[in-house]
Amino acid sequence: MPLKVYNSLTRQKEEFVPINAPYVGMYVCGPTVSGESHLGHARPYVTFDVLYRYLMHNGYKVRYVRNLTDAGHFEEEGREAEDKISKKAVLEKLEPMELVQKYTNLYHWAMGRLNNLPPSIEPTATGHIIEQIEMIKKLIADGYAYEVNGSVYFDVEKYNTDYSQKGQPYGILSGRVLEEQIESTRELDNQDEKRNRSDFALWKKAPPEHIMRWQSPWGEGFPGWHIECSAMATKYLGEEFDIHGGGMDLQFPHHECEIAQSTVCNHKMPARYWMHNNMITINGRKMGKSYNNVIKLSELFSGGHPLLEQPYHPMTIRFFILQSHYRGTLDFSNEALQASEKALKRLMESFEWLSQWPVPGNQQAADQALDAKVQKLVGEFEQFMDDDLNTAKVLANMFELVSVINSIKDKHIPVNALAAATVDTLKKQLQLFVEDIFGLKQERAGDDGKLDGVLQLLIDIRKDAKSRKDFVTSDKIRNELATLGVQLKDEKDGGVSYTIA
RNA sequence: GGUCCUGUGGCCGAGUGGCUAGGCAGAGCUCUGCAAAAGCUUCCACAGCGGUUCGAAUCCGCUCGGGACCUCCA
Repeated sequence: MPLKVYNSLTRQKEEFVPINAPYVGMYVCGPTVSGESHLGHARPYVTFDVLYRYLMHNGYKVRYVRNLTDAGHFEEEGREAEDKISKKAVLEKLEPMELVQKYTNLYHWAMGRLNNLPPSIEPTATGHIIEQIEMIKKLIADGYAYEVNGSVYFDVEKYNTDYSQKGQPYGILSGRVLEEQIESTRELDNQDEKRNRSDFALWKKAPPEHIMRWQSPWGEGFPGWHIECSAMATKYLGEEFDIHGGGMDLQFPHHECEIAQSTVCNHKMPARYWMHNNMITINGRKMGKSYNNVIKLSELFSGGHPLLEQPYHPMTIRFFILQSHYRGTLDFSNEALQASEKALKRLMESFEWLSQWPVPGNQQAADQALDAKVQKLVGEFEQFMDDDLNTAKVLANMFELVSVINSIKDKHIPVNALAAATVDTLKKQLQLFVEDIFGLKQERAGDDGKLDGVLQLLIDIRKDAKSRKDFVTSDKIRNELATLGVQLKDEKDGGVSYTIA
């Protein structure tokens, strides 16, 4: 069964066929590093990380490009003479690039903790000023951009008129009609330079106090909102590539503008498949600066935010995200996160036990019905992923397998119930999906072997105490360890295992 | 105002025209020195009102509610 993904452009699920298999080009809009990443940022990067991993699993050679916007977007175009980054730099008394570096480091740290693989290329806007200028020159030469007082704007109306005839009007991605847009575009100050209100900036003249500035054919200035993605995607993925991803809120205007710019320059729709993840909400409301309900990732990991009842491990966040489908909204709450935390723990413990359980010799399935059920559940992993990355359904199957695995462990199900081949498949596929594709990993503190030795000693002492019916001692060991976050678990066969919180 | 999405059990969340995902929580049981862990069983659903259909939570219409985008934003 081939992989199908939902294409925002066509509003339907489509079979994924790369332009130039086995190579796949994927561009995902990265963060603006003028501030710290928050929970909302986790969603696209986890979603597209899983897609990246799944594509590679399917044998594709993927070039995954995810940019860093370090040149700064405007708080409000033209209203303030500074962009976000330079303004904040003054406040924090940091050089702009120092600020950018700081937040880039924090972002990389958070991505690492979430176990997102680094992209193949992570280009920065400031590193591609020349490419952006070249692209703008081309747009002017082709008549789709015009210069006014050292700034350059894209002529949306001309584009729309010309390209509507080619079946690609402005707004094709988000389903907007330009004429209606013009009606409803909000009145912004200082727009008189534009020919039309729907035009957008490609290059802005830098006012004297603006720190980040570059020399251009139109004087000193800095690039506009959308051109960096077009320039960098073209440079690293070519004029036409396979997947362009990002959050739904970027669909308009950002991706729409990208399409317009790139199409004029390259005479091609830049990407074949446009994929958008939905938002994470808090109490039903989108997390965003304007709502003042932003929880930074560092706060989430440490528990340091008034909305948080406790810290949440990065793997819990990752699991939480994978428990829902990426195109639906996902509502945050402590209750939901705590549920995910427990569920993940159960999954990982069961998975870990299975990994260490040796595949039985050449046995046949004593319980054919169960054997068939296990094979079906495992077989559906790929099937569900192929249906627009339904990670939620894959996890549901995994939990059905968890109870089978735990039942074998507890000897509620005989060891010979499953055929050797089935056990082997189960182990391999779980390993593949849990770790390699979903990127979930068991993290244990102080895993240097010494701690394990110490704990084994305590477990042995407790076992001795129990055999002497010295429950005071045995309970003391159990309870004191519990206070330290080490949970002892008596197994059915008399063995003892432990988990570290 | 325009465009679009959405409303599932205590909570989070899948989902298909007929065969009641899954997780967490609750209840009971098994195991246990007691617990925990684990297993088994179990309660609780498809916003409301119409319509299409042999049959709809799933399709259509209306009503009510929630949200997103139109402005930097994942």
